[in-house]
Amino acid sequence: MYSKSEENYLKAIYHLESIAKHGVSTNGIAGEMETKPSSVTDMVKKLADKGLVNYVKYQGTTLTEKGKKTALGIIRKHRIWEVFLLETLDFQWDEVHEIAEQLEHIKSEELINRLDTFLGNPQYDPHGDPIPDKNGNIKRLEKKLLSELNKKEQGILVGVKETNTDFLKYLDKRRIAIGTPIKVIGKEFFDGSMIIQVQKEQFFISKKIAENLFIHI
Amino acid sequence: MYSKSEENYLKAIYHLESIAKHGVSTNGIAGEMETKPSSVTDMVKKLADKGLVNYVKYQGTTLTEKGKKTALGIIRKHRIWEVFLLETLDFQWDEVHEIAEQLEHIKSEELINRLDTFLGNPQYDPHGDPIPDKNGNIKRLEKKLLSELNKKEQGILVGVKETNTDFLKYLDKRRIAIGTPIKVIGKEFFDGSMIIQVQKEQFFISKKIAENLFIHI
DNA sequence: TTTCAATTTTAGACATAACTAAAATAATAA
DNA sequence: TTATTATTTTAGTTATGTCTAAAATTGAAA
Repeated sequence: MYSKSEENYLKAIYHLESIAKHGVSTNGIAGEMETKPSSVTDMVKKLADKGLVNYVKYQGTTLTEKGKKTALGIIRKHRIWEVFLLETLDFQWDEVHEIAEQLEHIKSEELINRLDTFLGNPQYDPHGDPIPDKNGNIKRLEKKLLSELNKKEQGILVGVKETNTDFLKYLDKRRIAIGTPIKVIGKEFFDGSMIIQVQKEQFFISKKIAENLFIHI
Repeated sequence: MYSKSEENYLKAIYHLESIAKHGVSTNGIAGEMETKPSSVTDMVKKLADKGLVNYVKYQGTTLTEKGKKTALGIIRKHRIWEVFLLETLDFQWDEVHEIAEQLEHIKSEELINRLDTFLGNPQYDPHGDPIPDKNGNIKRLEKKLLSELNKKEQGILVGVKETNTDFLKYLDKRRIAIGTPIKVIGKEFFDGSMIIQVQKEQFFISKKIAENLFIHI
């Protein structure tokens, strides 16, 4: 088994790799982990010894297959716990991340699989990110910001970017929640504002709102 | 906040104090923690610096009020998580302890309180031990082994001692579960066997069975 | 009351995972 | 191509929590 610290490094490297496809820099990892580059060098060597990353001095780091699978396992745990906190314990969107950061390091395959079953095998977490399955398979992410859609396009809400309380209350008021279908009725190119249809109602939303909603097409 | 290790020491000291009422020995803690006495001395000094225990060289250790409250907080978490694993995720009795050992160290008051609410504020864990409340108040434990009861006495099952699979299957077959009322109809002093009543049925059980069932009177 | 055994503490060492400061390497500009 | 800057690595230190071996203290038996 890997330490909490090792797991967090793997997660950070996975995250960086998914943004820029090539090997990730020591500085980059240090930024992501909020630590110093020298600490990263030490850790990355250790991960290389364990066969989790490919590391060549001054050349950057990439995950091996084993490292990738391990990272996806942790991400799976994180996202399933987030769903649990939100759906079962009624936490607010902005409270779940910190707790899930701790819960993702609990060692038990059985626990996470049972939790997954209990939650009905959710496919996406509250931020609209796909949840990897037991074998580390993860859905290609086809989510877009609502603001990127054009007139007549539609999809379902899979997540939010901003988790500010006022924003979440606004969504509640408008009856917009994860899973809600949303259709773009009209779009104003001058200011990016839109008319959208939610359930049977149509209403106006600003660009700012549209930029904070993730849609799955 | 306290480290996982500090929390485990507090739990161990609490446990030892509840068995023998006076101060606990360094060797005793070492036994409970499966570590060496020298490690215990180091840690106990640290806990004393933090005001969690009273420690006098060569004289043993006792929890301060603060230490006791902290220990009860951890025990509360442990027992609530055990209930969750058993009731919500359908784990077997013997699988929950190890996972709860990890979960009890998750830092979030809010999480444990919401979980408690979700579970309906359970008063006892699956072993029949009382769950402390938010303020660290814990019920006096009035549980006895079924084997200690006499003819005509009765109570409800609050826990089991043995968690062997065959034993648990036996209980299932007999429709005996946590919360089940049990009444002693007859008791044979020669071998300690009993006739008990469960729901509407009466049947024979051996001393060995009776010694593994905790009853709350 | 002295002696011996058990308990407990101290001293010194080790692993993990972090840090600072300095050295080495790579990338960029002149 | 050389000089300068940015990045990365190394070397040495620190804190936590453990360990072993040796010293100190306590308690029990002779």
